[in-house]
Amino acid sequence: MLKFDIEKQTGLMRAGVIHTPHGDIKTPAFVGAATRASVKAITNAEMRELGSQAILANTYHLILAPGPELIEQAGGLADFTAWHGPTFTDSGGFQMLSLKDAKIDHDGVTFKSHINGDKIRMNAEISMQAQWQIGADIHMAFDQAIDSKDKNEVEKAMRRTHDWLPRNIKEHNRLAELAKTAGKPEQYLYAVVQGGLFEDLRKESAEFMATQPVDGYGIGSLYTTETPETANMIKLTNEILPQDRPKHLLGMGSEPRDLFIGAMYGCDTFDCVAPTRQARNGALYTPHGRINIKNAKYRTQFSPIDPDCDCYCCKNYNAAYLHHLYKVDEITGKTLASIHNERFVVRICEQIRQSILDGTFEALMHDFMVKYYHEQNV
RNA sequence: GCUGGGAUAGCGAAGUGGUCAAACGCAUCAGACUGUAAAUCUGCCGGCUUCGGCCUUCGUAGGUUCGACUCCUACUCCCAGCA
Repeated sequence: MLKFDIEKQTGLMRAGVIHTPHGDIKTPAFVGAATRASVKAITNAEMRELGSQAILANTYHLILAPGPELIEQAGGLADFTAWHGPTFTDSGGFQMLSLKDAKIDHDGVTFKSHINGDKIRMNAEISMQAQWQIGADIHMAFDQAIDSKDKNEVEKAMRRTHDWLPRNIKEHNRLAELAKTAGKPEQYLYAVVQGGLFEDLRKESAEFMATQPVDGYGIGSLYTTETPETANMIKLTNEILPQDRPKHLLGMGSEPRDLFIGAMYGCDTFDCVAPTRQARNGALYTPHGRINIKNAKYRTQFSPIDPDCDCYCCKNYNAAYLHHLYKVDEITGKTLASIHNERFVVRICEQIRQSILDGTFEALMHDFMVKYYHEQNV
């Protein structure tokens, strides 16, 4: 069983520590998205320096290249990437939603490789085997991600996810036995809750998942907290799931508020591609909202993006330089901006964690929301 | 000096009598970007606008025509070849 200590809990919200074979994760924490075993534009040394505690890679992408066998040969994801810290893998379930050429059936899914058109078959067993070879500390069960208003579709995806979970667990346990015999480090399994934005389905999914012998939970198929329903779904889900196990809010963090709302309702870890993707495209986070560094007004701003930010970018470079790098499309610009945004979300989580321990979360959240979104009611 | 080719919006470049404020590309300006097919996508891109249109443009000046970026004349400048 994955060791998870809760240091302080207030309602659903808590600060804790997840103990993985590759190190501890102090929660709440933002996990860097390293889809193809790399956080885009940032080295792992830089990730460590900016305070990132863990990274998350994607099983689908690593099956395509370089293949799970190769990562196993390299000694597993942590050694392969020279990250050496805690790692997660996503199951590939999200690609059923994000890839157009995904054909889903009762057993699993067939993808058409976006690289060469090859057929890629995935199901619970295949995902588990690949994840064990890749060797991240924490695996996601193979689920069906969905983003739909059609209740029938959402329910279908949920039923499939429920049907697949015992297969995930069985295969995971089989592989765990093999690993144990071989003297390899333990790896852990999170089940993924589905149900979209339908309260009854969410409840049903959470209740089902709560009874399952897994190490933690991923909360799936929620994509933004801009709508109150989403926040409510997180709350409702975590009220049902066992308190003593860690919860990961899958893929949510395109807006900083997602982290506050997620933490408030009991999520311990987060991952999202938004900070790095948006950085690459010139959108940078500041305490006063998002800015576009490519805007003409930054041409002559000889002060940092955010003078109060402690990231490598803000401590060393001014906005005018960053603006220039974007205008001439120099890769260093993307690196600096990615470091900045990644540090921004990591730091938010650090602040959230501290505020939970200090009992000042509400003040922190209120202050952030007012400054970032210029909202009075939060 | 002669011969031939050319001059179109910030740049490059289509258009060769009406459907042209003018394709397309780049640049500019702005917007978006959920478990990353994403260093990507979208919009704008002569001026004004009550968003329906109105006005001024295709080297310069004239002309032909109901109508010209498109045809004619002269001029200016570029490029190539010949002297």
